[in-house]
Amino acid sequence: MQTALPPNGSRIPLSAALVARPALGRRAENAAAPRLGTTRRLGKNEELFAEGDRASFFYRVISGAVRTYKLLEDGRRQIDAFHLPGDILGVESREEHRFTAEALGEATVVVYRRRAPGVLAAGDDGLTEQVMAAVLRSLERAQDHMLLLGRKSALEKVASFLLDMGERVSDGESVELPMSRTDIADHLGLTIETVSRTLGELVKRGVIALPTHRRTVVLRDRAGLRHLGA
Amino acid sequence: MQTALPPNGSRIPLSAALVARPALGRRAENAAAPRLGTTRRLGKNEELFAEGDRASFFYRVISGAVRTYKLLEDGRRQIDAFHLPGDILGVESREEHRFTAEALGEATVVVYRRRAPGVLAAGDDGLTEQVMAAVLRSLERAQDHMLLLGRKSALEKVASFLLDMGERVSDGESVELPMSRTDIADHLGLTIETVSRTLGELVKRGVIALPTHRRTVVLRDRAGLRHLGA
DNA sequence: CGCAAGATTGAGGTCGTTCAAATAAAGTGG
DNA sequence: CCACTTTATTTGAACGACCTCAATCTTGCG
Repeated sequence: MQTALPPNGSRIPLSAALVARPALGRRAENAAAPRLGTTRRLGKNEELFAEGDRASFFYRVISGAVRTYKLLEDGRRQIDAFHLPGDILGVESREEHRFTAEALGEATVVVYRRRAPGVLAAGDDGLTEQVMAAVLRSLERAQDHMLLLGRKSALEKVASFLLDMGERVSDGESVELPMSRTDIADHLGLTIETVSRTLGELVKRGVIALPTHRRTVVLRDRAGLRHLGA
Repeated sequence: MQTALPPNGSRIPLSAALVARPALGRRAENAAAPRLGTTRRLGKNEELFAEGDRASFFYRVISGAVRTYKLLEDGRRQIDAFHLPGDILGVESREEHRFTAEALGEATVVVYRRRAPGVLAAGDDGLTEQVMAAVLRSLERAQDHMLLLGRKSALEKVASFLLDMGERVSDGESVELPMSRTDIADHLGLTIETVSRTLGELVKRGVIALPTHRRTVVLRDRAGLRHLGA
């Protein structure tokens, strides 16, 4: 039998998540937020809320991108989702947030005040339905991601991820990834080295290209990617 | 770089899911289901709905247990959740079910007719709130499970799983697992061999015991399990 | 232009898989 | 209730995909 050594993943020092707190848009003016919600600007790596925070609000991404993640005691991190413009995040059934949310780069979100203790009440201007739909989409994405995490190889994981991002940002051929290799690794259940090597492999196979700016990926052969992705 | 060999997991022959169709409770009488929902009885391994089926209904487990899963083209399977009595499953945002649901053994479910095209409308006898809460709990469980799949070792996975099942069925010390080793493996992203070996390791460490009936697990040291689980 | 952070590359190790076989449990029909 | 078959689970040996550790190379910035 194998030993109990914890495996893989980037170990996040359990207090390093709060370092970046840019001056711009520090405190949101969220006292008695009106129906439409207030806007909040976030700097690179700025925390929107943390695991254990009181879940008084939920959010919609307007610009930029947000990662949500959970940590293990020893710092291993699992990013469960990247939230892009239009996405709603932070809806909880209990009183506390169950994961941490941080901006990947500069980002803007709209803050909504949570309604009933358990869930939202009816009577909104369609916001309740939007929230329900958003939660369901999150669940669907989570289900797809469990399949990826539990049953796909590194090559399949990375290919699937690139296709997914390609669909979500859709800039034609080239995809501008808003996240680092570390973020990708912690989303796909891999290490940064494996992500890097796998991207290299995809380049070698000719299905993608990596320009000098490493955040950019050119999807040269989506069909080929799709074939590799599952 | 590694080769593109698909990894691990039980390969389900892509047509073997429909074999077991016991005579008892074959067709549900689900024409124009009234508000309260109709009851449907399921036999061992009987399918409740399949990926791609029209999502006209959703369900609540009354007795027994139901697994929901997704398949890859080559038959690799990921069970995203086991649904126990009280759990609601099969709520979708689109027209089709995105995964397959099967009874683990004999099971009973209540069938509810879906309302609005997108989501439920208000005005129910609290069912809408219950559905929202159920979807949120599914999402929370999915998030926890992504952490498990992406970042935990085999030992941690199995320990976490046993604790979780122990909380959900809560028969004091001994847990009667409703699922096979194959199901467990496909839920935890492992192989049956690794599940078996890991259970053996937990026995060797004295935190559990395995009676002759291998579906029963005695949790002898929950604190120890918890320590191993994360 | 020089530094720090991020990304890539290499060598070696390990956890979990794969393949194979043995053992145990659950049915089945007489 | 028992021989026999089928299915589930366990166990062993060897391999390999991905990780770990470490060094090098880029890229973005001040």
